This record gives sequence, structure tokens and C-alpha cells, in this order.
Amino acid sequence: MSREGIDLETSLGYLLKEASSALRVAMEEVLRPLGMSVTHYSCLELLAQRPGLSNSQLARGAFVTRQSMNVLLQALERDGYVARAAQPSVGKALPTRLTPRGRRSLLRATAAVRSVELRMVAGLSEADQAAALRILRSMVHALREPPGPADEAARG
Amino acid sequence: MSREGIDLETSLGYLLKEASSALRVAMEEVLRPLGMSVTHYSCLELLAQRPGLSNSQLARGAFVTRQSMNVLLQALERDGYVARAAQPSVGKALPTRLTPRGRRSLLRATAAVRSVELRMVAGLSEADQAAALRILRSMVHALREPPGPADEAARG
DNA sequence: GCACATGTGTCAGACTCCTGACATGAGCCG
DNA sequence: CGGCTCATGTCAGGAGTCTGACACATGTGC
Repeated sequence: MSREGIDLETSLGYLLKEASSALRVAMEEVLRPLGMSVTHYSCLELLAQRPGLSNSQLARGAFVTRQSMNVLLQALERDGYVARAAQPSVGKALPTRLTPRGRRSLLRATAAVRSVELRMVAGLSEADQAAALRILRSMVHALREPPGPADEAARG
Repeated sequence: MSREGIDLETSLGYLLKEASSALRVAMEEVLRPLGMSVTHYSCLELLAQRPGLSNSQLARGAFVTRQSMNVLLQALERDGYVARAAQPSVGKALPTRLTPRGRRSLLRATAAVRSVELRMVAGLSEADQAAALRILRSMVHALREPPGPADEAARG
């Protein structure tokens, strides 16, 4: 039956996409009442944990391009959620920080997102959660390496 | 340090998005030489495993909207990769099937995607892979349930 | 000093995908 | 039958994102 092709029922890749899609939908649901998108929230959360991040650093952390993050940052700055340095201290990077308003806005969003994460891991034991962290980290690491070594190992 | 906010280093949600993003990038890399996007490949793979799927069913399987899948299907039909029934057999759904050309195109894509999946699970034991399947399925299931029961259980 | 590669901010254009809306067809129930 | 709900296909419009390009700042090696 599945001689050719990839069995979607047992494919880790497909399941990974399915889980990520479900998570995204769930996050959008709880963030919409707050007038916030996932990227919007990600940006604020990143700034809360690592104050002074530049536009490019935020973009990498939120998995979007510099250009997309730049559009978002301009809106956030205009609305008073973040403040960017007027002039770069080093290089061209402009450090960004949360304003008190941004911090307050993030508090509600974090609570909403945390409830989603709790729902997601509801059926998992502590050991399962630890295993998930380890396994996902391994996948990320393996995917970011160039395909060379794997193929050579397969051939050799 | 992380009294407020969600620690991104130990957040399953963030790691899930990170892994999914890395997988998407890796798949785009190997599919680009074939002139194929991820959604494009997903559509063909779905049709290979479940011939006769309708536009809406394909959209759900590829995690896009009916509208997006419809645009893709029109292009695939125009280029001779798939064939759609001229008239609906039941309801309004138009069953879609792969043409021989579509099947040939899918063969190359499947090989490319399989290499990415192999790279992704390179560092994982058999037990790890089985655990990952079980854990991801649990997450998907939990996220698709309405948040009601979880909150009630937390209160009760 | 000079050339080069890398990282960054920014502008413009185009593209993908989604939201909203409408009409059609099937199933259910009074 | 008539009304309701649900699922599907399709059309139009808009929000978000990406690709391409350019200028500037830093570090490295000659």
C-alpha cells in the first residue's frame, strides 16, 4: 500500500507540521481577543527575556525575515509598545526595549499562551516532556547541518 | 530571571516552532531544484496515498485553506500533474487524481524529502522516534480539544 | 591603507495566503 | 415538502510575508 511515497500516519515530518499547525491555530485563537498576532507576541516575549535585541536578532528569534520584523517593529514603536535607540551604539544595530505599556500588554498575552502550552502538554508525563525537549533539540540540530556528512556516512 | 514570561529555552511550544521552521527550510532547499514548493509536494503526496481526495480534503491535509489549495490545483491541472473529475459524483466535491506525469514528478520529490527526514532523525534511537510519534500525536489531540475541559479540570 | 566578507537597516515590488462572502448540494428532522 | 445545518467550490479584497536591492558598519587579511 505504501510501497512508494511517505506514509503520512507514521511520518515524523508530517506529524511535526501537524502539531506546529495546531499550536499556531490555538495561539491565534487566544491572542486574537488581545489584538495580537503570533509574530507580534513572539517579538514582545523575546524582548522581555533579552532586552536590547536588534531587529535582525528579533527576526531570527521569531522565524521571519528582517523586513517583516521591521514592519512590525515600526508599528510597535508607533503605538508605544517598544522603544528603539535613536542611534546605533555599535555597528548599525538599533537595540530595542519594551516600554511599560509593552510589558503590560505582554503580561496578558503570556498568560493566554501559557494556557495553550499547558493544554498541549496535558497528557504528557514529566519524562515525556523532557524527552520531547531533547528529541526536538536533536532534530533542529540535525536539520541545520548541511546534508553532506549524512550522505557520506550513508555511502561509507 | 524568568519569573515573568515563558522561558524560550525550555518551552516546548517554541521548540516545536523552531523544529517545524527548520524542517520547512530544509524541505524548501531540496524541493527548489525540482521547481516544487512544500504545499505543492504535500498535495501530490496526499493524492498518491489517498486518490480521489477533493480540494477541501487536500487543503486540510496540507494545512492551508480551500482557497489556497484551489489555486494550486488549478495550476497542477493546467500543467497536467493531476486530473479532476469534470462533474461532481456526489455533493459538490470534485475528486482529484494524479496523472502519470504527476506520479513521476512525485517520485523525485519523495526521494528528496525522505533524505531530509532521515537527516532529521539521524541522532535518534528507534525508541526516541516511537516516543516522538506518540508525544506529537498527544499534543495534536490535546490542542484540538476546546479549552473548556482543561480549565474545568484545573478548577475542579 | 585597502579589499573582502559578513551583518545590519531600509526601501520597493511582488507574491502567497488568508478572511469574508456567496451559491450550490447533501443530510436531517418536523 | 420546507427549513435547518453542514460541507464544498469559487470569487473578490486585503493583510502579512518574502525576494531583491542598496547603503553602511565592523572585522580580517594582505
